[in-house]
Amino acid sequence: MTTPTNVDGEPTDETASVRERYDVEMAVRIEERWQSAWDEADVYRTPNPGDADFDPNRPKFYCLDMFPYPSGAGLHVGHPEGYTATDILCRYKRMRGFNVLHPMGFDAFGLPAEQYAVQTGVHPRETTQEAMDNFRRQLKRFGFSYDWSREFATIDPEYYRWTQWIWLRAYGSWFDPRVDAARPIAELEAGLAAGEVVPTDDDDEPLDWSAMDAAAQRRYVDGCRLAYLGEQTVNWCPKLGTVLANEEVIDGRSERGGHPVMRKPLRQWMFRITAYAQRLLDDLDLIRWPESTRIMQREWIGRSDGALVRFEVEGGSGTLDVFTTRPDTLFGATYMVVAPEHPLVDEIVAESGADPAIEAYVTAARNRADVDRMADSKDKTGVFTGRHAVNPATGERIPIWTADYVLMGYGTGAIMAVPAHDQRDFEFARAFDLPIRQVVADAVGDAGACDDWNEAMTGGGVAVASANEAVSLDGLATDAAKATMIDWLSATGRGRRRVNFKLRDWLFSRQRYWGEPFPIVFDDAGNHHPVSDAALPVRLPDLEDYEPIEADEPTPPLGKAAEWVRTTAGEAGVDPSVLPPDTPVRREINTMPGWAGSCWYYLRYCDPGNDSRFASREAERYWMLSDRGEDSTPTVSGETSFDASRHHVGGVDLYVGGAEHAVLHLLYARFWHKILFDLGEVSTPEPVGRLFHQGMITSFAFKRRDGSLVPVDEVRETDDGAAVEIATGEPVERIVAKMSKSLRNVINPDDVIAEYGADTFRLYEMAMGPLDASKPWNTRDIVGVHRFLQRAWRLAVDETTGELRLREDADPDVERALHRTIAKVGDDVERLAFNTAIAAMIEFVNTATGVGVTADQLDRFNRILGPFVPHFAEEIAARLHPGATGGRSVVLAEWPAFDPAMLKDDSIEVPVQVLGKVRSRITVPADADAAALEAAALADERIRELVAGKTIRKVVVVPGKLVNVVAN
RNA sequence: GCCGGAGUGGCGGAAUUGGCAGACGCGACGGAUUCAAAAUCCGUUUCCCGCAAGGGAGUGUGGGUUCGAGUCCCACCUUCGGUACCA
Repeated sequence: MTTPTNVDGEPTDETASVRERYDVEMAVRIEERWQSAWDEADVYRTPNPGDADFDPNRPKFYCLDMFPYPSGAGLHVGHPEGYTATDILCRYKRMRGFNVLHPMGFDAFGLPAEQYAVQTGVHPRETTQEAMDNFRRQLKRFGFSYDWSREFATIDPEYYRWTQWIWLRAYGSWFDPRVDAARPIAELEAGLAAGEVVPTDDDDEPLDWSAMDAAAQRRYVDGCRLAYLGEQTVNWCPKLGTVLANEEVIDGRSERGGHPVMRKPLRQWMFRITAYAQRLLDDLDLIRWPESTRIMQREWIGRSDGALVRFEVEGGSGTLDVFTTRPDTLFGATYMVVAPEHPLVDEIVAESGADPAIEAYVTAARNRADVDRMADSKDKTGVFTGRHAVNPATGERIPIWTADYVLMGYGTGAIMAVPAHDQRDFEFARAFDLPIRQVVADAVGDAGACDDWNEAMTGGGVAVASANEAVSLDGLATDAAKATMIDWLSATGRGRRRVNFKLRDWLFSRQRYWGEPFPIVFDDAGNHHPVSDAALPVRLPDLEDYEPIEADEPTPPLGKAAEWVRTTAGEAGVDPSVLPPDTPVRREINTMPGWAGSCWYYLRYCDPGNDSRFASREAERYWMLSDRGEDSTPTVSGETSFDASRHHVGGVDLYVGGAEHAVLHLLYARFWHKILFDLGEVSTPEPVGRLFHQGMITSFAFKRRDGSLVPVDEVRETDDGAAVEIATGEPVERIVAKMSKSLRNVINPDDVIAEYGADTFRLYEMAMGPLDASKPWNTRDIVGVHRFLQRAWRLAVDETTGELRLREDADPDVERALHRTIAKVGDDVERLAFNTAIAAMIEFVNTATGVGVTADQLDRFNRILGPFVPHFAEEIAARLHPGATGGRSVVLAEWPAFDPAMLKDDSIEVPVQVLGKVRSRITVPADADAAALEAAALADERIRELVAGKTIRKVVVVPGKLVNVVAN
């Protein structure tokens, strides 16, 4: 193919003459040589504060890659994209004198590994270990400058010990709204006992603490924990044998595997992430993250401002609360709807004489898989419950319906329906012939008949027909009408202002084997007790039968470890002050979800060997706390010794990974971090100060005329660039698609390295285009960057002798070009624009080719090349400084300086436009002022011809850039 | 539907702040070298008209602002992500 190879058989003069050529054999030899040399010299080990070789005078830079989930398939080309980018930046930062923390490890608990193990019948411990070994081998082959001494996997007991420890901190804390932060649960108990904290019920009504018995008090405190046991309707996936978080369910199917998911009430460990909703929202403004990701998190948290309105229900149960963002439309509420799961519905169904149609509808709605519920979301269904409520504004009797377009999980699970001003209510009212009453108009007196409307009027306007004896909204603009209505509701006890969030508490239990055990046990009364910190980790028992139990009832596989489950408080490590050691207990048999380990791994890297804390305070503080420059001072939530005027809110200086984690992982990690911050365990309110998403690497595929896709190996590309399907001879169109097995367009990194070497691979992925853009892999283009390395090699090395080819005296043009290149590459690396940095280096080599460079010039150029192609540059460095020890390594070198004066030319060529079109060019001194430029432009012969006989209206001069003559 | 990103030569892409559109690479074409080929080096390569000098058009489409728009504004089309009855 395009790879240069030596001729087989008898060596000829020709083959001998290119023995020192940079081809794949040479690349591989160089790469292996330097990788083992770096390994031996341990050059990438990063000292921590306190280490003998730690230099506290250097600034720090913590650069993190999203650690991989080691699948059996090995690394795909998307992994090294982000990893190469951070590697270049880290190498650059080291050369600029930073202490750089750049770690790597593995996220190894979780469903995919376990599913794979179940399929193959090999224990997940083994498959995971194998996959990690393979990933590590592949990663090392790229020559990334990770400090491998910091490597760990989330399945290491010494790691998940601290995952459990952090969970215990959440278990042992509550969220105090008075300080808007987490506090130890002991402070809640003390506050309750002293009467400083008043307990409240579900409706925020105060309770009498002293009147509660011990069990009730315990229940109350347990209900306040940040990690708590909650009865929830969960997503149960019988096929996977586990419950799933809402985020893991897509269109009613499991994200992994696409299996159907059912709704089922279950008692499970939850995280009170909702307590942090506002802070998670607010602090998004303080971090340098992609706007798209911050928007997605904002939408996920989903704050909406409105009111809680209380409706009297006729007969029986008293009241029905609804949440609405449009309290100004209360006069237009002509009916109510409750979710099929709403308690009021249960009550009605239980009554004798209830319409059997109600129960039929509710049963059907509840059992309906979410898939179906989505599918016909267009058609509204529902049934009248037979009950009525009273509209508190109009005093009218309005019917209460139940319908599945109202969701139990949001707000109160009940709504007031205002069909004139809400599209969903409008459609429902039309379907069931319910009254529609307009209460908002474009202008006063503008109200017309809404009978002939095709859709609801959902925007703002002026309130109309909205008055009773006590309050009138008529004539008020929507915002004012909302405020007036809320005031009236509050004053009369009919409602109040209310902020509601879409975000729900995080379901944290899984009925699977391959995850972290919870450090908690239950006594015979069913009360839970924590395992003491000193007894951690609670090790995952080594089950031989780890298969999930496919059943309609959740049955965690850990239940099979009977001896492990049934134990005593003392055996389990419960503190004797909590439970006497001989108390029989059973362990929690659910495990934590795959997200757990990735919620805090960036903290462990700060000090991965520490066995007395998740990381020493000193190490955590050094790597996570960043001084800010002259930036504006942000406000920071929570109670803290953190100094917002001095420090950035985020710890990790740069975190690079795919946008697919924009919400889940990145929101969970922020939440855990904030708990730890509130408890004084970490130094910053946010885990990550700057986030960057690398784009997806796609591939080419082909499309038939009918739109169907054709695998790449069933297509032949013709010389004129067209493509035909081999089987039919029909022309097909080349398109960009995700890499997939079915299209057979998946690129294996090992193959590419075997053909070109790791340096070429690295360089190609960085040259493809902007780091954050999705871009297609084009095998044909790789040769371009490989040829660049060959030219660069040839610039430095004589291919026949292997001797360096160096000039004695520097060529001034080459010297100037070198300064420009150093400046441009440094600038581009800082802003992660590696593609243009590479273009600049190619230009330099093209400029210098045929002219030659001095040893000093080669040395400087080689140093800017180093971060991109470290093996290549190390080889050149070694040849430039033969016999030199360590100190001349390109890894440890300083980034070369440039002289700003060398970036400017003495004279420049400036385009001259007439009416915005370039008509001529003039050569002027670089510092020519506007007057000189104008004079030179107007003196230009071609310009004089063109403006002859015309009036010069204006001359626009941009010094150094252009001249535009406006003449007509 | 809603939110966000992107549409530039045959292809990947460049143009950092409103100032020379197409850097750099691939491919293609031509030349040098070679017995020949590979490799390498040099050159051409947005499109149209023209022998040339030169002229015209041109950054998804249509409008606008400006001396000047790939870049800013309005409307729309295509495409890729995200999201989906959230009251």
